[in-house]
Amino acid sequence: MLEQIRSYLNKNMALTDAQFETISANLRIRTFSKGETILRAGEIGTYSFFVNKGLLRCFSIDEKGKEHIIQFAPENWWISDRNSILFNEPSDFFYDATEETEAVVIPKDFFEQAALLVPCLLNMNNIMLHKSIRFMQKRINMLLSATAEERYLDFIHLYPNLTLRVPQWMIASYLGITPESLSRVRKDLARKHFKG
Amino acid sequence: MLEQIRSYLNKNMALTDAQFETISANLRIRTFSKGETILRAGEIGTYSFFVNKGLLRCFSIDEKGKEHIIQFAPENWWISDRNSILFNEPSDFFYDATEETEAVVIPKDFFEQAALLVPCLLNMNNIMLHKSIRFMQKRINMLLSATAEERYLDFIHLYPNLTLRVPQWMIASYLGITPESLSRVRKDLARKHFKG
DNA sequence: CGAGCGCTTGATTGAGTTCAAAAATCGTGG
DNA sequence: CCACGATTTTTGAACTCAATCAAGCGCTCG
Repeated sequence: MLEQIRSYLNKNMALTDAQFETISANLRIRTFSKGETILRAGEIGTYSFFVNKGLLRCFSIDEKGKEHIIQFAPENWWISDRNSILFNEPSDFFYDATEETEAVVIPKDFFEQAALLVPCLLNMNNIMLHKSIRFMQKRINMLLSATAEERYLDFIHLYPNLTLRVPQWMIASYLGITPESLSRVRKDLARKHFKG
Repeated sequence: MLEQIRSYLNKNMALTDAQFETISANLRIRTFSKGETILRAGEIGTYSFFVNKGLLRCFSIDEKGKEHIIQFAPENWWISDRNSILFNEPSDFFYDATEETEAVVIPKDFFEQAALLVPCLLNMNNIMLHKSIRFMQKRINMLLSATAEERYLDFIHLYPNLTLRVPQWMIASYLGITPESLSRVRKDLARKHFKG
């Protein structure tokens, strides 16, 4: 069950069997059923998750009750409200399972503890934070500069397999447009002979 | 000249005179004249900056030559293309000095080196990364869910003193709208007796 | 003092929204 | 496995917010 996270870590650092054995003592697997809520805005997060199978999701809900999707986490992605966890603050976002999901539960202090044995895990953690920042910078840039169609094309490039797994209204929510608009964008692309 | 960064660090951790003395050996001050370019998209970054006085700025330029501002860094803010620095990749963004600016130059490996003497600087670095992530998550959420007016009100709340220091077209660029639209948003707010 | 830049204002256009309803798809229980 | 209800997607029409295009004003700085 932990093979996936192990091979993820191994892409960025070397980890012996013994080392992984030790640090993984603090890890456990949890499954979420489709639609299950993981964390509500206002609550304080205590765990991060690494998705083995399925799909988790982070979103906000505005005053009108409309959802705005901040992040999708399919297989081999991490997701967590790091701020809520680190600063012990109520989260601004909701987290739920969009599909039946199996995830590795990462305790609050996992990296600190594990780094006592395998110091370069700190560096690993650092790399993940940077990747997350790069990802969000790109997203901000897209939201500032690209049209709905460009953002959609970028989405299917970024998450090729999600395009079919996720309901269209969620993709629309991620892109910052209405489901109706996304439907029209897709129609236009089809007309232009685009194969999605 | 380094008092500012010292007091910034001291807000999050304890630092003795001797410790600061040692780690600051790697720091130097640099000034940028108004309009000076610091890093161009495509180049690889080598330094981060902590702004003592003035204003630095990170932005992209789209195919049509239009600027989109990702971040402002006024006094006591950090700015850097951490990804370019960490992964040795060409940057996606431009960095320049919007005002005459005095900044502390932070070398690539400053935190790693300094942490050898003051380990909790690693933690400090971690906190800064998290703050940056929180900041960007909020920005993404605003871009997904708020109107131009709401985003402008949020901006003047976030950067109260920038509102007057920065040309309006730059604020518009940060908000993701045109200068003309911002002008109209402000006119509307004035009509509604809003004191900006 | 004039050229250039930034801001405003007006008129027009356009991308995307809203509201409404039909069509397609999905899921669940019989 | 089918049928029925619910959800999702599509389509249409009217509308709205913000973009674009264009002109004019006011400052500042050379």
